Amino acid sequence: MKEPTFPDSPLADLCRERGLKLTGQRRTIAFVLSDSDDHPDVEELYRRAVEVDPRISIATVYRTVRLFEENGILQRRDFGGGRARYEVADGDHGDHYHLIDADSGKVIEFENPELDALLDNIVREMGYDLVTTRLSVVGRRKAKPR
Amino acid sequence: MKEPTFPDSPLADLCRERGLKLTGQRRTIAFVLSDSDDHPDVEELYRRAVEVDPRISIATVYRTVRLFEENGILQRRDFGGGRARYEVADGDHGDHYHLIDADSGKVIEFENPELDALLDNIVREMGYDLVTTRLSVVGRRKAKPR
DNA sequence: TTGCAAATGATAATCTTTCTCATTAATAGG
DNA sequence: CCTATTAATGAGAAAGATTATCATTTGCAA
Ligand SMILES: [Mn+2]
Ligand SMILES: [Mn+2]
Ligand SMILES: [Zn+2]
Ligand SMILES: [Zn+2]
Repeated sequence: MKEPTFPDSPLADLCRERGLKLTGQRRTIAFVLSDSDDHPDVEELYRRAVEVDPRISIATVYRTVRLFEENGILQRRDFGGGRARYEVADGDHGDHYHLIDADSGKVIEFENPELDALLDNIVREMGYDLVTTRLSVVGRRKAKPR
Repeated sequence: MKEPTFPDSPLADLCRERGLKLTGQRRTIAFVLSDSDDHPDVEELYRRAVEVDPRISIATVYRTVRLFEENGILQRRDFGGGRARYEVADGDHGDHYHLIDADSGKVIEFENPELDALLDNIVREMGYDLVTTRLSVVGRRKAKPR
């Protein structure tokens, strides 16, 4: 196989650590994901991956995001619109949440430890341990008061 | 048209109030929804509707939940699993949220004014007005300590 | 370097939801 | 009550996203 023109990404290393076979396609997709700081869907990932290495099919992108998600490497997000979107799982800093601009669709990330704690408490008081929080808020930019 | 064997439901009245044409099928679907206290998907609504009146097609159920949602009569929910689920919009009491049992899939509703207020504040401080909150938490029942 | 299990590419199948269009029914006005 | 108008419905086709199939290729352990 032809050698890639890019270095192994942090995600590629993670892939190896989990004992997943590191194919050329997976290395490419891992690179593209590490290089992204937004929330691409599969079509968009496919576009970015093909730029790096054309020997890739969309079926493999679907398979790979699923594999990475099952292994805790990726997080799947649902912002409505019918397609799943993906981002690298935050290993280090805590969960973050998403505010979606109602008019532009722009996704704005935020963290809030108070919210983390409150959700944890609510769920605990109901007799459960919190496994996953799925939260996104839609907002409309305020007219600046003058 | 044959007369229905059930009285007009609160949702049927709402339908009329909004100036929507009150067809037999809509009356049936409104009745079934008013009669439900869970979060059925379209297939399940269709099953329940057919029991009440077999002159109904699944296409009409899809059309009707969309219409009702656009008119603020129904709320669409996404608990994962690929199909939308629906419940009557709470006119009176505030928003509620959903805890999903990770093992059984059971949906448990809860309200929390502190959470309402916190989300509102977070969004406002980011310069937005809160439009919609999409929140569900997945939890696993705690082993009872002894 | 080889062998083999696992991954890939191409495309078919699946699943949910929406659309199309001929037929039917609700409602306003007489 | 009757009729006309217009919207709603039923059946099935179509669309859009994701998963499955299967022949071929490839990573990697021996
Ligand atoms: Mn969804
Ligand atoms: Mn409380
Ligand atoms: Zn994010
Ligand atoms: Zn609910």
